[in-house]
Amino acid sequence: MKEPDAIKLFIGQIPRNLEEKDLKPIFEQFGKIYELTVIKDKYTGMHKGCAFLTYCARESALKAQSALHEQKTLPGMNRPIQVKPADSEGRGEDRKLFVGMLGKQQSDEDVRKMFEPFGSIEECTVLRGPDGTSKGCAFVKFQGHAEAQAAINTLHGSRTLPGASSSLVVKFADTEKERGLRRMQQVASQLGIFSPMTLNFGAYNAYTQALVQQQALVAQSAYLSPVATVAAVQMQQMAALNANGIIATPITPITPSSAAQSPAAALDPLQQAYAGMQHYTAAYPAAYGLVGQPFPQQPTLVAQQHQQPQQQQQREGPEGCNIFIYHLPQEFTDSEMLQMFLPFGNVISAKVFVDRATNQSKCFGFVSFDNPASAQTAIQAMNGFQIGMKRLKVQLKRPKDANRPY
DNA sequence: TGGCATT
Repeated sequence: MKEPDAIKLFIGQIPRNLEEKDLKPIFEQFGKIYELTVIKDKYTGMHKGCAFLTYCARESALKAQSALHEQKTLPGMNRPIQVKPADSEGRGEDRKLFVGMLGKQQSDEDVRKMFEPFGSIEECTVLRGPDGTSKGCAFVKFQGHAEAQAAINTLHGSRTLPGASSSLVVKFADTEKERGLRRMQQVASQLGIFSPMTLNFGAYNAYTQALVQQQALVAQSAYLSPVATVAAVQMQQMAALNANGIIATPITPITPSSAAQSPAAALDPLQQAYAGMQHYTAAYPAAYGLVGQPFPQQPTLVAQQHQQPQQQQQREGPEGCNIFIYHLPQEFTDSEMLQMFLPFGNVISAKVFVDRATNQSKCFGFVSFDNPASAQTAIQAMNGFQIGMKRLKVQLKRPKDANRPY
């Protein structure tokens, strides 16, 4: 048997008349050979002048490499023999692990202790942000692929660390290629609110199309007044929602004054939406010329879409600014939920909770505003909002340590 | 009733 951390060597510059039996004596002096294969053409069977060699022991491979590589020239060859780890051994990618779902307080040492039982660790680093706080993930590089694989088999999903929200993730780290791809995707996602998946395959395609049109409208109306722009956007949003049957409740035209006079509890959810906006914008009356406008709107929407369209990091808002939304349609994505709550204020983040195993929405999510009034307005307007057969539940997000008795 | 990340 070979050791789990054995190295497969590539042997180059071998005379083509030497077969396995001829090569064996040359290499056996460094240790017991596990496997030695002359590389031959797949179709013609022609000897290609090189071989793969695996010793049972890793140490034998290292000895052979230092004794032979570029050190000796076999008869009939005009270049010295090559003895080095095969390309398949990689430069580390196949023995480097990405570890996710660590607790934020775990140190390099903690992680190392966890992985030590599986083999020799060459490198172990917890990823940290500029301020030194852990990103909750780490890289662990073993000496060999088999050790890394063993760690994955045993540790992945095996436990949930204190402070982590889900079970431990242990997988092979991204290759160079995958990293590039990931970077591209990140850039793409920052170019706009919509992902290609949403546009092409989203279940609410007509709805998302309407939203794209709305974005175009916002761009076109850069020369219009903010009030005209937000009013137009708002009308489009309502039209888009209604046209696609997302709202089962018929839209009842109401005036701001009638909405303001109605008791909120008795209102139809959509009316509540209007009432909520009315309530919110009441705080910004004459300064923006909103009094008497048919669709009063809060003035930050345009600023938000025009000045900071590309930053959408996930951040928790201050206390009282984060809301929990339940009974979302299965197909609802982050961006659709974002659009739904944009009218109520400056949305810092909108996140639909997705099951990692199935990649399916769990039908609930979080929206964070930059101020409590927006959160309250959104709750007032959207709690009980009917979508299909369900009504949204919209509440303030419970603090993380809520319901803990002590 | 989150913040799932790739030096």
